[in-house]
Amino acid sequence: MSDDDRVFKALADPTRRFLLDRLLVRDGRTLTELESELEMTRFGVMKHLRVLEDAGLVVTRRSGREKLHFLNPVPIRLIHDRWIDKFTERQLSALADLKAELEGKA
Amino acid sequence: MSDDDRVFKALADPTRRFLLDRLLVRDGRTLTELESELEMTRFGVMKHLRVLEDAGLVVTRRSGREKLHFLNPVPIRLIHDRWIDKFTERQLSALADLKAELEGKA
DNA sequence: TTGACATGTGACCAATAGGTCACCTATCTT
DNA sequence: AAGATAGGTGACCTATTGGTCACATGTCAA
Repeated sequence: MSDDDRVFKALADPTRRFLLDRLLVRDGRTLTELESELEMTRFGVMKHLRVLEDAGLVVTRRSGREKLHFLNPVPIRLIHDRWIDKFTERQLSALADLKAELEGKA
Repeated sequence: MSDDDRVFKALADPTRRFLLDRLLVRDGRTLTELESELEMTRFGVMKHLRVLEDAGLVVTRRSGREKLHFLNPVPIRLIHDRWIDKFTERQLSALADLKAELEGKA
């Protein structure tokens, strides 16, 4: 599986997007803290965090018996730059075309 | 399932991203034409196009016995604006912090 | 009008993903 | 040392997903 694919797949699950959202507010959180905000056992959250880590969206650091989770925005930035931009640009040019068309008719 | 979720899930499959890519180059294509570029039966491609259509990423128009597929960049733009931006901005501010830190040490 | 063409539907199957659990190790605290 | 705390592993189950196929409908062209 490609890196891109891992990132897209990681983003496809709402629980994982929720986790990223929480880490965006404040990162360096532990598994236990993240678990407390979800209606799911610790094991489910662990699996999701693992997927995020494999995709490079989350990086971790051990501190004693705790594992701290940090956000890494780089992969999402790459996806954005080399994939999503193409589509949003297209929309802008479509708007420009529409504008030109309307002005031509006026 | 929320609209956002449909879009994220639709983007999670490489075949579907490939289809969007082809439509980005030139849209208004038929199922048969799109099928010819993939190592998959017509039925598989149909299912993928259906997912893209349900997510609003592709819109279609019938023309005789053909069904033409067009790209709709709006949903991806919305995702971008209200979700991805937050992460890429964070990266930029992290870079700014790093820059400030380096300059402070110099 | 008949045959070829383009698409559609529902059943079906295998693989993957989401989630839980029993059990385990490492670390902290007193 | 011992209980409590934080995290980890592998087996397991179920639902979802990706893909195919038999069959069917609508449309075009000779």
